[in-house]
Amino acid sequence: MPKQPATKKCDPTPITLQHDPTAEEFAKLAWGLAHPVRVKIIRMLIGREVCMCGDIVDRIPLAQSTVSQHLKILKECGLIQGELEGQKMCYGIHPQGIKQLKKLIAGL
Amino acid sequence: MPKQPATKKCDPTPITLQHDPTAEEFAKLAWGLAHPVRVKIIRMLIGREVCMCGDIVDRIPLAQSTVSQHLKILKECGLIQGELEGQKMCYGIHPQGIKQLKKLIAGL
DNA sequence: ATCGTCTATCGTCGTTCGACGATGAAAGAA
DNA sequence: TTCTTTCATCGTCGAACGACGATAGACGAT
Repeated sequence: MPKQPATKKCDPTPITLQHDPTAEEFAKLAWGLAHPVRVKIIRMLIGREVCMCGDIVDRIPLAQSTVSQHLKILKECGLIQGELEGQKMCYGIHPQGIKQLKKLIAGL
Repeated sequence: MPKQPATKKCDPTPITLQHDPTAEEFAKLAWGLAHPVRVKIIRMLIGREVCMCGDIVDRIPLAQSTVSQHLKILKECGLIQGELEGQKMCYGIHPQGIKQLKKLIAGL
């Protein structure tokens, strides 16, 4: 997640809101897709190609720990969700997050 | 721009394309909006609130060099374009970039 | 109880981001 | 010419990213 703007500079009450929750949320969601691997993961999940974490790891030529990290980021962004399916982790799209992202982009 | 996945690991021909130009492009565009300040700038430009670089700088409580850097990133992502208007820089949306981003997001 | 599988997390390392001040280049004004 | 304005770029610095291997925890199978 990109850290917030850090308004250190003395801000002379600029015209725009300096704490724009919409911009923050927007950036957070966009951040989830700001890496090719995460784009691939999202598309996999949307296509329902896969679900189990292992399947994702198998299809991405990166270390398991790295993939797990990307999954964590996607979860934090609210784009995916995961639940324990037996002993394996089953990931899927977080519909609200995707919907919100589409809404924000479409509203540009 | 997030650097590409760096497929160092010996990739045993995974199922997914390891060089997915669409994912790269998608990530590049999303990266432009992965920071609250850049979201604000884009929205300013779309709303035609401003155009001149100075106007943008005035509305963002950050140093001029920092704003200029964000503008550079947005230009590199293909989301905005800038042309010299007299002695001032006039920024505006890059319609194709925005269109492409909307298309990719909508196609999720 | 022991082994193997499946994930998440930790620690590390190099690179990039994001912020700043300072400087530089270009063009109009004095 | 000499300021002043406007914007981009440079150099720096701390923090976060992105990658990895190693490890730990949970569970089923043997």
